[in-house]
Amino acid sequence: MNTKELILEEALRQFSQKGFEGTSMSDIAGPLGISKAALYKHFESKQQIFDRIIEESEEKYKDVLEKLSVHYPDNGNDKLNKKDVDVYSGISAKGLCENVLAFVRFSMSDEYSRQVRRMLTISQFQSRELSEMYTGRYVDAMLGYDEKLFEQLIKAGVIKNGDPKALAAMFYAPVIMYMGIWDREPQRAKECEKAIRDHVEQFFLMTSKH
Amino acid sequence: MNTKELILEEALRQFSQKGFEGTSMSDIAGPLGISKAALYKHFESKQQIFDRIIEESEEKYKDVLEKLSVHYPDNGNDKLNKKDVDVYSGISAKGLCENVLAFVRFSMSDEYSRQVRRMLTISQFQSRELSEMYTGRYVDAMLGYDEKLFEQLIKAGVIKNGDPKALAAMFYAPVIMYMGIWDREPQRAKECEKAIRDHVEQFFLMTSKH
DNA sequence: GTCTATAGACCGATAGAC
DNA sequence: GTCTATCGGTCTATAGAC
Repeated sequence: MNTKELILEEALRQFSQKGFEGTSMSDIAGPLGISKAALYKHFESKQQIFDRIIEESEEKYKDVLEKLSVHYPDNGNDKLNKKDVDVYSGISAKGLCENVLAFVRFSMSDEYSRQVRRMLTISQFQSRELSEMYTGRYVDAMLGYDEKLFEQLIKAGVIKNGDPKALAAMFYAPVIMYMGIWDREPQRAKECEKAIRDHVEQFFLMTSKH
Repeated sequence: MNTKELILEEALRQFSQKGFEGTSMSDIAGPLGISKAALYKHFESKQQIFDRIIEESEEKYKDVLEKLSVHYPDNGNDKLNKKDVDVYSGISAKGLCENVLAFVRFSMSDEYSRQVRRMLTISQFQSRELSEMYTGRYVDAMLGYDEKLFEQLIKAGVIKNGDPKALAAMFYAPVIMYMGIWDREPQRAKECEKAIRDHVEQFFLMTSKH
């Protein structure tokens, strides 16, 4: 009864390794122990499987953002919501540091997150829609969130004055850069984790009032 | 006589748009006005065309680094060479800023650089070799260079004390992040260029002694 | 909802004429 | 070094039995 979900799961695994063009319907059906013809009882085409994976990942992504109280650009709300203010108005540098490391550890250990990230990475130039999804999800959403966060922290007098947007880029970009190395070369995981820790520490040394 | 080069040129264009698996020999031969059979008089296989593009890009990359006096990890030399010291010992924040913007403008306007970058981006998980090449070229080489640069600048008293490696990441990572947006969504070029300028400016505000 | 069989297109690569 | 023709294979997708 959950054959459809099993297909999506296997297809994501394949797409994330070999890309859309490099994956055949047999590649997906084989590991599931069914024939490729059976796939067409659940999906109309290979493209539809891919599209459904993208759709589903978008839903799951929004759910996660909702739980983390990260403002999502599409909902038209320009202000941090109540929970954000509560959580971050009294945050310490150390707390934010742990926050980031938790985000990184989840992103890198959760198999689903990794596969979606890999699939989007190798598919990012395939269509305008995918390009914008990649940027929106892995750059704009995080930058926008961090920017508002730093605005708050500056107002609250926790960190020195500065351009919140530039601060957000300086804080977040090294994190995704090291996550990129981590994705490509998992044997460098430890090194990347340490580099991220060092970076966050150095960042707060430079920006905190003390 | 330069048919071989024309093939490499067209193949790179195709591979950078649709990837290795998504590009057929006919896709390459068609725009050149020759039959796909003719391709096999110049290359043994599609894979060999791809490999040759990678090889050639590696040669051109090393040439560019040589000209820019950027130390390349493979040559076993751990120190900045003479020219680097001459160039950077007396560099100003403004000079370095212009240096970075020149690098960005070249990387983003040179069609060959763009195509190679796109091709490597969508092929980065295809083999361990390609993964390491991507990291080596777009992360480690630049970080290593910037790290040594900041070491010098700290010694010279131009910028405040700090961990040179973390500083390099904070300086360079936002640049590639915005270049990533720029590659995916060329209509945001202006915005990205400005963001990079703002970032570099903010960085020197934070690190310079004044 | 699974299978086998197959249509029909396209693939990478080769043969052989010129 | 180019062509046409083609081989042998794989691809997506469908037909039809069970």
